[in-house]
Amino acid sequence: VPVTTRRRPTAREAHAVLAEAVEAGHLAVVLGRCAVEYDGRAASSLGLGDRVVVLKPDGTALVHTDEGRTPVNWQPPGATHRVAVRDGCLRVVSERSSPTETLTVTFEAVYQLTAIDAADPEELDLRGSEADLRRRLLADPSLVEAGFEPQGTERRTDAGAIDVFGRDADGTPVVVELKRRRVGPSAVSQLRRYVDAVRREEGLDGDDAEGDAGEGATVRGVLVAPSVTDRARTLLGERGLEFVALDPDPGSGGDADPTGGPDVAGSETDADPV
Amino acid sequence: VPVTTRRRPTAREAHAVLAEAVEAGHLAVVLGRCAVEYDGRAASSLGLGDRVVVLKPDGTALVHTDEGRTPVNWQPPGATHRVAVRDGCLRVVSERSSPTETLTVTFEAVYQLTAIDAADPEELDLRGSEADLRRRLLADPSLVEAGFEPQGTERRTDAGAIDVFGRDADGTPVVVELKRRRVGPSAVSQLRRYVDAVRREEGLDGDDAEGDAGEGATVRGVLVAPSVTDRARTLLGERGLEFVALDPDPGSGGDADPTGGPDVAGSETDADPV
DNA sequence: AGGTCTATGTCGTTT
DNA sequence: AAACGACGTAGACCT
Repeated sequence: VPVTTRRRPTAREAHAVLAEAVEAGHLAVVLGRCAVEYDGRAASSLGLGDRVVVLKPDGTALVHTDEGRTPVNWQPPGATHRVAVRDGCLRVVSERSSPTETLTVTFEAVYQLTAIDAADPEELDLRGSEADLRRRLLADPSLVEAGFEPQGTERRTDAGAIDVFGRDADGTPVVVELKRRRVGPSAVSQLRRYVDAVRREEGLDGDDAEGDAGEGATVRGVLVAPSVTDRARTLLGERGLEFVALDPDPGSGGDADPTGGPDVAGSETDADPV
Repeated sequence: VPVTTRRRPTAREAHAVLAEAVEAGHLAVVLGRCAVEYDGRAASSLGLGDRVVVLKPDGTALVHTDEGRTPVNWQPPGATHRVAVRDGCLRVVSERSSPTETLTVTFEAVYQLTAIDAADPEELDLRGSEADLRRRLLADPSLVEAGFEPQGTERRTDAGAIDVFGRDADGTPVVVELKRRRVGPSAVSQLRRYVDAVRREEGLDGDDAEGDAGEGATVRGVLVAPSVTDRARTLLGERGLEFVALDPDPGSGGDADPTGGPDVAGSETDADPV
């Protein structure tokens, strides 16, 4: 794998090597002292500092300082990199459309410039995602509760797509929302939206989930996640929604409920345990 | 600014330079062919490929392929980098706690290794954020509607903090939720949560926002954003919530509504225009 | 191209 | 440390 490197190149030399790299579809890394301007969805200015600039052949541009996982400025894939010399300084302009955004990096000094024809044929194999949680649940629906029967995934409603839709042992519709990690209020709101939408579509009840949870609710909502915050648990209770502890990774616990059934979070109407 | 570079170093040489850089709190960039393992909140494996690895003095680790803005693997700030030679290969292990996460990068070949003592004293100046939208709105509350009086920001409720809380010309409480960009269903759910919480706290109505929007609603909810999706607009209408078009950037339009007042989205009960 | 949602999200702020 | 929400979120999948 050939690597082209220049130490402390002149602006002209840096321009030549970088322009060639961009043209050839190579990966470029520039170490230097630069200032950055951005204008697009928002706008930003950044004064001079030592930074790492990465230009990728897919149009990605990254400006990294010595701190933070997030680049201080960037351009997502799809941008076009242009290289120029301006007032004796190397300048990189990365532009994209829809939305129109411009990133301008002006180097006061280039410490080092490197270009490489990177080859990366491998795909990342990731475990523990929400998709894994769904697979686990569909493989053993009793993890939700005994008698639960999934009828489909990604069911479309007016309020969005439901992760898993099914029916309980009584034939009552059940909306299941999956989260790979501990959930807060927003997940409860999301579940509530879906349950409301299904109730409306099924033409069942208008809105009886207020207070009298359980018996009157003709559509159930179950949040499946490793755990839940206090506030979210309260919100679940207020809406008559339920929670089941489950982890995307089979080994990591999360199924600590010995009864195996969903808790009606915060509800006192728990007079009829399965 | 001194830069230390090694081209195609041996594993021993790479180890020496990289260990010294990590120890000294320098920024390191490694170009090489490597495989990556990650285990923590999730887990992943990645086969051999040409990549850019960045180690920052704050504990950040980044593994970038030739594609994408997001690193294929990473460690956020706070991790500890360890460098070793294993089976004649350079290996970097980046570990952190809470949560416990481990990133392991094993190099089959190191094309180039660079270390630099980066100095970056500048802060990013960002314009067009939600904070800017709030400032704009507080500077001229009539942008929401004539007679609107803000009474506070970040007001705490059982369901979270309200962006801007105030009262309209009639003295009716108004919950304002700000978004710097076009909003979808989740923003509507969020607003609804806050309005519900204020209604409960004010001890006003239990839940009259179903169907009979407007007249019975003793707490109003207004979503302020540049624009709204169709689905979100429908949801707003169903909940008796309102929308005001406003952009964080004064120049960029968004205040296209000639009437200047909030629309009750999707509502037909608009018989009493201000 | 736009809508909707997940993410090893990350990041800041507050409790 | 946990919780909560914003982010120029990015990225994937679908219409």
